[in-house]
Amino acid sequence: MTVEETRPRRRQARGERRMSEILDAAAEVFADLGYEKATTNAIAAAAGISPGSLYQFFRSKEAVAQALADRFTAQMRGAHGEAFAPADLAAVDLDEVIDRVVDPLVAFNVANPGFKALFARPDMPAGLAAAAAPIQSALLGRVEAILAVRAPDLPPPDRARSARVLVQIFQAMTPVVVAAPEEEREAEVRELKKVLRGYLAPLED
Amino acid sequence: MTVEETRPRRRQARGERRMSEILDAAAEVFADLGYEKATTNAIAAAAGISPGSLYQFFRSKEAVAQALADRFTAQMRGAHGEAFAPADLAAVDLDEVIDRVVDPLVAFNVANPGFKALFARPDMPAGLAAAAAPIQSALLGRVEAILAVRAPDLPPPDRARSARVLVQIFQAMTPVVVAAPEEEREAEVRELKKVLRGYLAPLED
DNA sequence: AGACAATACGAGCAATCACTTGTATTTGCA
DNA sequence: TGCAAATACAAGTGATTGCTCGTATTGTCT
Repeated sequence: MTVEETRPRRRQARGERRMSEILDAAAEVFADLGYEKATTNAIAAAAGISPGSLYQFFRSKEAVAQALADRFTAQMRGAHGEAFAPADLAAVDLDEVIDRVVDPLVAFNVANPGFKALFARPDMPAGLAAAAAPIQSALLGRVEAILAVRAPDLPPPDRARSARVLVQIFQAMTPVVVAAPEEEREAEVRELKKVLRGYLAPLED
Repeated sequence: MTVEETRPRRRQARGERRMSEILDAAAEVFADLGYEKATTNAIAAAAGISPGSLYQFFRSKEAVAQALADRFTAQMRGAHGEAFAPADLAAVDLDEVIDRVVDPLVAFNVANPGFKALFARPDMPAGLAAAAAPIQSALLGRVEAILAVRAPDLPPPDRARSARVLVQIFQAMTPVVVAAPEEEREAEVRELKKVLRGYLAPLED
């Protein structure tokens, strides 16, 4: 196993643009077909380049997905910032809390349909799941923090479990919300919120 | 396209046994790897036969999955019968209703881990999804019927939507329940029921 | 201008996989 | 018992796909 020193390329203007185009194309193709069924040749074609060119920028199909995951992660941070913006969580109405958290996260998923397609499918390589882990655990931590304020009497183990359940509900219902036609979407979001509130309300004193 | 008349085989003692063995093996392999990654050769090997022999009984990989789906459907009917056994739904406690419906369905999914692996994954051919449709719509219909009794004031369109949400919650949380270690399972089921009750309670008057 | 690296191409390689084929063995039945 | 169908085998086929290779073009620096 030779340790190949991959020193960074020099001319990056065209290259960086290409990489971004490739990721755009990959997001589309992955969203349409899922990770496994998306062929690297299809991604290259969607990006308007040859298969060989794709491999000038990414070492493998998995590397493309990995880079795309990183890009999603970065964008996701923005949505998280909005969703969990500082607020006096203890004082405000439960419905208000749910709105503030759910709305930005839903908006992100609607705006980035490729996101769930990449991360929510069971057919991606193990390494990719690791890329999603930071997002997942960040989300969990934030929800736990909210629970700690809103349901202070809940023992920490129960709190962790409840946070998991809440995140799970959200992630399970998101695909339906995203797939729903524009005019149905709000109603679906309302149902999602009803579920969350129904589970949360009894946890608060 | 020649209409090939596939007249039924004659000697079915050994054959039927083999088919059943193949389906057993397929259930295992599909559960482990998912539909796409499960190779027909692996299924044949797991059944202890040659690839050629597999194709003596099933025309294609999809046909194997189809037959397995049919077998699951038949078994599922039993679980449904238990879950939706006639009872004076109006009189009984909400928690009791949830227990009666959820417990047999959970038991079925725990006993047949291959079931969800086949039907809940997004990577199976379209034709297979059709095989799951009857189960799905039967389940939906039953839940709607319960809602009609327990929440008579709910307008039918809302009722349909609520049934969909309930089924979705169940299906989303089932994999976690199934994957949970034996000693954690009951706790996970309790959470599932909490979610369902939290959503259902406000629907009743 | 000359030179070198980055970018681009697309034919094609090697591996995988669903499925076939030719043949051998077993079984039910006359 | 003998025959035809059912069952069994495993090497092999064609199609697909991730990725490479040899080469040509474009851009940047001196």
